Amino acid sequence: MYRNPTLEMVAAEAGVSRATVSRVVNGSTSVNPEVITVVNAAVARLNYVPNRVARSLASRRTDVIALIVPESTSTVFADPFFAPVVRGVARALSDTNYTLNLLIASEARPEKTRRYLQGGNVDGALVVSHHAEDHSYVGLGDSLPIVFGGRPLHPELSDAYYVDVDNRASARLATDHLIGLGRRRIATIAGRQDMPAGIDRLAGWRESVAAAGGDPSLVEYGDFSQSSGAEAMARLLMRTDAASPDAAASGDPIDAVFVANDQMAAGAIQVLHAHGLSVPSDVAVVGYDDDTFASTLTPPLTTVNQPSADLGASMAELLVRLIAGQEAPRRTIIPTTLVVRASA
Amino acid sequence: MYRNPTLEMVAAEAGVSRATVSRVVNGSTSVNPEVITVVNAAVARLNYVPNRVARSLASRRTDVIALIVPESTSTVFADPFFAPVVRGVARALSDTNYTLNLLIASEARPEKTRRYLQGGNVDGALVVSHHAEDHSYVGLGDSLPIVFGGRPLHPELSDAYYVDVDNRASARLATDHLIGLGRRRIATIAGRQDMPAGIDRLAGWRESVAAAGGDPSLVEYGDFSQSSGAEAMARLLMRTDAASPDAAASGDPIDAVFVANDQMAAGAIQVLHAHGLSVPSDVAVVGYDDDTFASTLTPPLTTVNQPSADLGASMAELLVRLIAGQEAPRRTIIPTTLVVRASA
DNA sequence: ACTCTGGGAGAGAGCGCTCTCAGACCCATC
DNA sequence: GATGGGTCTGAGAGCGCTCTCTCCCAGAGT
Repeated sequence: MYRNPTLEMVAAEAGVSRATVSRVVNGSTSVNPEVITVVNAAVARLNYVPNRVARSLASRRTDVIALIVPESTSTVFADPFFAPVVRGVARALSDTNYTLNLLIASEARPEKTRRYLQGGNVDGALVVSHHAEDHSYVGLGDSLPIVFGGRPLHPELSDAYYVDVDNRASARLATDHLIGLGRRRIATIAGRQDMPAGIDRLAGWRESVAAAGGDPSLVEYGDFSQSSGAEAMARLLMRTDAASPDAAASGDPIDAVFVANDQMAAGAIQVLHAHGLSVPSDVAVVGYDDDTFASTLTPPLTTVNQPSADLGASMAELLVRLIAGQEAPRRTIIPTTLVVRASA
Repeated sequence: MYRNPTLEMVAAEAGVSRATVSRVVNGSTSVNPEVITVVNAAVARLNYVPNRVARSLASRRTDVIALIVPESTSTVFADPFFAPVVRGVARALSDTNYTLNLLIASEARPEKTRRYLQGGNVDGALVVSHHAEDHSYVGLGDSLPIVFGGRPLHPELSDAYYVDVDNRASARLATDHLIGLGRRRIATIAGRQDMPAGIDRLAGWRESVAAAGGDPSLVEYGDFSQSSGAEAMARLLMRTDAASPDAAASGDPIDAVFVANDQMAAGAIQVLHAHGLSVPSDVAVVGYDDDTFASTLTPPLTTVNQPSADLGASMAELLVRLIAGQEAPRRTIIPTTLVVRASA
């Protein structure tokens, strides 16, 4: 059987007490240098490694932070947003003693994850990619510190700690850019309205448009996929095409559109081109996410860049602070930037 | 502070002993049904969740399996091989009580990972994407069961448990297919020779070529990247081009090439086309991996398919068996198939 | 010579659970 | 009525560590 040496065995080997070995192993200063040498020799001889489980039980700390990812693994791994977040978390944690644990949350058996978290295996947890209808984490915050990536929508999580980009301000940034270009008929293709990203980006567009006296009805919805963006664009064109037999057609043609993510923007541009419209001279387009393909589109896409790695790092730093029992703000907002390319 | 209810508190609440509560919580059969009801009520009232750390310490089990991934996270997440392996592992584990832990192994501080593993946090570990020069896991197998994905190259790991595809047999499969097509001048573009995949695929090609009386010198090396495949192909063409002024040019032009992965095969095909050679009529090409893009190449690539999810599942099942103390074979080989498309 | 101080080491009580062992109790058997 | 055999429950000893408390023993101060 696998059986590792214990503190007690090291103590016997070194001829000191368990407590002294513990002090040496944990780097306490108040130990005689000669004793330190003797103990370290014994540790090396026995190839001793502290049992972290026992240490955790006694000290009520684990030095482990969980990063919870939903089981739909393929999605997560394919998600271009996720990898940099993980990297940011890992980067922020590498200077600390915390070990990072990606916890695959089985969606079929959420209690497995919950019990793991509540069972004292980790000092705190980071939750990303959290859907509105997900109740799994309600109440967990009473058992251990949790930091969400993205504002959690669930009403009972309204006092949760989270780090987010300011989707609303970013959307205003994008829309104001269009206004600054002299555009007046600015539409939007909004994303899913069960996710904060979808809701808040739409709200930001509304604010800017209202402030500029634009038409607040120029909204169509997609689900963040490229094809849904194309369909939404087609609907927008139909609504405002003067030549359209559609009775609902109204007003002047649109001259700009803010699209809630780059995938949908790519679809929208295809449709604009198919209708013989030029981007940006006929219709300016701004996307959101600054996906890797944004710069290779025709024309290169003007879009909002979110510093995902910084978001991950912020989440980690916030969690570490919470674990240490320090005060911290409930919400942290990471600034975004508008990357101006050719499409607007 | 965060402080959860304990067994003792539940016992007091239910008016029974700690041992009885433990029995109920762990589903022991020999408990009076009425007592079970009372205890469960107390558990619910206190919202009791067992402390897994304490349980681990007492029972010497954790019910956690680590899947170790190297820190170069971006690589891992981009790796099209990795996601299905994770999915296979998760699938195999979902029927068990084991929780899966993706452990991000800091390459700068390997002792962090080592201590985590040796410190009793997990019952066993899975290691994928293991490089030849990596010593991190030598000796760890004495502390806990470990299963490698892919044959570990390190000499001291020669008796490790591993699951692998038979790279050598797969390469023979691919090469024999080319021989069966009547090709006689069969070259290969080999991969990195510090990884089993690179070494064994080359060895398999050698065996088949030798058996068929082919030219064993028709080898060029790449590093698995597309550009390296293109460069290797260019070198092969130069060596065998009768019109080449290169004194080293020798023998008839090649009529087939087995490429050690699909990325390099894509590069090779580009070069062949650039030289005015047709695939497969002039040069037949077989790749390896069956990457998602293989079927969309021109022509669609004939390639070796490895069931990555099955590999992950096999690793998990093997590890579970080892943890249970059961006998198991040191090596498990997952069969591969040749997917015949248009390129050969 | 005396106490006082303080650094350095050991003793021992947990942390929350599991698991063996022994005891209590009930029923059947002789 | 005594004995045997089951079933269920409780007591208690760990698991390997941390951490407080106490003790010991210089060396300093008076």
